[in-house]
Amino acid sequence: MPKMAQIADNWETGCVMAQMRIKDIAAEAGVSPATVSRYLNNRPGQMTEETRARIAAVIERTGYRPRAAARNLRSSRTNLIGVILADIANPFSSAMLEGLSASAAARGCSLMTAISGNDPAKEAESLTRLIDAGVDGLVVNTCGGNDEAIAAAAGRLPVVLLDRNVADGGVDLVTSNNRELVAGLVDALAAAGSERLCLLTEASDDSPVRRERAEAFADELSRRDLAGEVVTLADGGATGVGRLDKTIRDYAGKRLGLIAVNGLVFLRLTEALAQLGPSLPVGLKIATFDDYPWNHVLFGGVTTAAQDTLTIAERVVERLSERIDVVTTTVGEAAKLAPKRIEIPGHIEHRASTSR
Amino acid sequence: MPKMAQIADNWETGCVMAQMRIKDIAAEAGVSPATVSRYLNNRPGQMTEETRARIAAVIERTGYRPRAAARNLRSSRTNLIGVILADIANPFSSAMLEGLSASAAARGCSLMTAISGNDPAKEAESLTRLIDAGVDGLVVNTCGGNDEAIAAAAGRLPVVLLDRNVADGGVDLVTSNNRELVAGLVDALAAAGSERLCLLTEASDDSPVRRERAEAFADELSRRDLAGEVVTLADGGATGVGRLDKTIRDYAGKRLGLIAVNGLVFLRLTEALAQLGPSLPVGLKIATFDDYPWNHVLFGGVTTAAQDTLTIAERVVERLSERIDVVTTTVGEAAKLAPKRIEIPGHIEHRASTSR
DNA sequence: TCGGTTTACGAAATCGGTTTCGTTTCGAGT
DNA sequence: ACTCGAAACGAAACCGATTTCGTAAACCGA
Repeated sequence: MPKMAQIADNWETGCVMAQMRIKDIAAEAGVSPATVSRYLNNRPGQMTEETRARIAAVIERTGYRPRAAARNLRSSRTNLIGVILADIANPFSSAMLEGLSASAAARGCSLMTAISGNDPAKEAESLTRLIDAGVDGLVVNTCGGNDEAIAAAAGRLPVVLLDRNVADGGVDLVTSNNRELVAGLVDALAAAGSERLCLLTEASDDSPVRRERAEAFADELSRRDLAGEVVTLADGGATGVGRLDKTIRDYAGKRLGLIAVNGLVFLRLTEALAQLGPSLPVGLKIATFDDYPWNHVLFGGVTTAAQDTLTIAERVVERLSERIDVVTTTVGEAAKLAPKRIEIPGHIEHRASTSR
Repeated sequence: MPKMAQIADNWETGCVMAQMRIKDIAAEAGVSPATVSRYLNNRPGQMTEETRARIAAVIERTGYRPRAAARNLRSSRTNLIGVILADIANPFSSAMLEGLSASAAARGCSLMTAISGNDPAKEAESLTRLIDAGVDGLVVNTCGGNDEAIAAAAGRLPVVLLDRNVADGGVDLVTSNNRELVAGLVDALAAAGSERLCLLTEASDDSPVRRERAEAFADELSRRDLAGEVVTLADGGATGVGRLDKTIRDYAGKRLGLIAVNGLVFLRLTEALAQLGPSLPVGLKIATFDDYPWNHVLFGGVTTAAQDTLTIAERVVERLSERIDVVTTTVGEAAKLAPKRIEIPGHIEHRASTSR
């Protein structure tokens, strides 16, 4: 029976319902708390169809919901997945969050999110805060600068990296197949008749992703014997835009092809080009990473390397679940899963900016 | 002293540290667990500076971290704030999430997020899932269709609505001052010489926000004695665009001014206008809600009603904290806070699209 | 019909903190 | 010196589930 302190005044006011405990349900159904617990978690130790029905009826009638805190304490599982995102303004991150949310919900997990805003200190703080909160596992889209802390965390609980790797690489990573995407964009530009290609990056971005794309770009150029280079835009200043402007003037009419290494760079590229006029200079072809909504619209449509965010999210959660299951199942330190790199193929959206 | 099962092999391997319990810390420091607890929560029942230091030293040395689950169980507080967002693809939502994350972290709280994707069923599911998880309070950016459920939730725990209200309105709401923003955009268009104004909306959007903006729009027109109307774009189909196209043709050269009721509509407007050419038809002026990054770029810059997302987020968390404090402080049903509507002023970004 | 094995279920310990309540100690006032 | 109130702290109950272990009943083959 409910405790006095909690039963409140259902009588006469009919307002506040008692907060039921598993004990109350058990008493009401004429079984022990253990049995109700077994019912709630449908445990292998089956029960009579009859008791099952009786418990179900009581729970249905009372609207009983087990308290998560108590459950967490005893089972030391929270069904919580921590997510640390570097930059939520990036549509890649928002799409990812939506995907993670869906995939987690499908497994009965909720998401605890933290946003570092590309600040390593905030990222470190988020790391400890989420771990202290007792998340079962962690998804990290790192902004860099915390490689040791992240590796240490990965030693204490399941961690899967999202898109961005850490230095020594002993942690699971799910990422797009950047090399193929770069190849796809180079293909598109070459097919559009570009003779010289530039990969536009920005100075502050020294992420593994940028490096990987830059390396792939160089490889693709030499493989096809194409001319080209990596152009770094100075951060936020006019320098980068001016330099870009010069590059464009130098090559305009000479079949220049431009690839923005990410959506942010593309935005700045667009700003720079806006000074030259609303449509692309003749002979200039462009392409970009990250499928922002406005890519459909700008320049009549910009050819884009789109990542399969939904699949990435799904695989992240899947991998994390595997690790969580291993942790909660195995007893000893044995049976550790080897770190794994999972690459998800993206695809190229061919649009007007690379038409002949 | 740590239990045998947990002490593990620190000896020789020096690898796995024992998971300390508050008891262990207490023993180590020569005090009782109660005192350590008091230290951890720096409770009014003070302690000697000497004991405080001793406990601090032990905690520092062992790297002890209290288990959240145990704490939550007894205190029935989780320091978790649930957030339900309708549409994370909307930059308003991502900005909000970032702001909420920061404001919550400043108060030592973490965020549990759920994304409904504008699906009422998912929203309802998220609602119960977050409540079941034991969040201290809830921030809801509702997609509609769950007004009763949300009101019911608000009766059981602190709830603050974000941007979108529910029908009967008995719940706290933080929103932008839409009427002023509408007035600002109308001002900008009028100053740019527009003689006839259209507010563009889409059929599927029947949110209170849209209604509020539409009403304000009508009021502003009549107040200034301007001609104008609300034009509804059919969802996704060509109809809306065609209709818009017709509207533009009808009025082009007659000083038409267009306001997109939100960023999504603006994107579709841009697509429609792209058919007419990359720059605005002569005499056509446009303005929009929602400060997307590409607003700087399209049409040389689009005049925008920008919301103060950071302040909104801060006030949401602040209000929620007030309610949470009240709940955990007051004993009876008394001292209930009256529902409050908080309006945060935004501002107009004047750009090229409304220059004379 | 009888040992042996499974199945259904209850009693009680347990998770690791917080909180209440009571006791001791300390300092101040007279 | 004695009383009194406040401050410092400890013992033990408590939060509400899960989990282990034990037992009685049911089942089953010989």
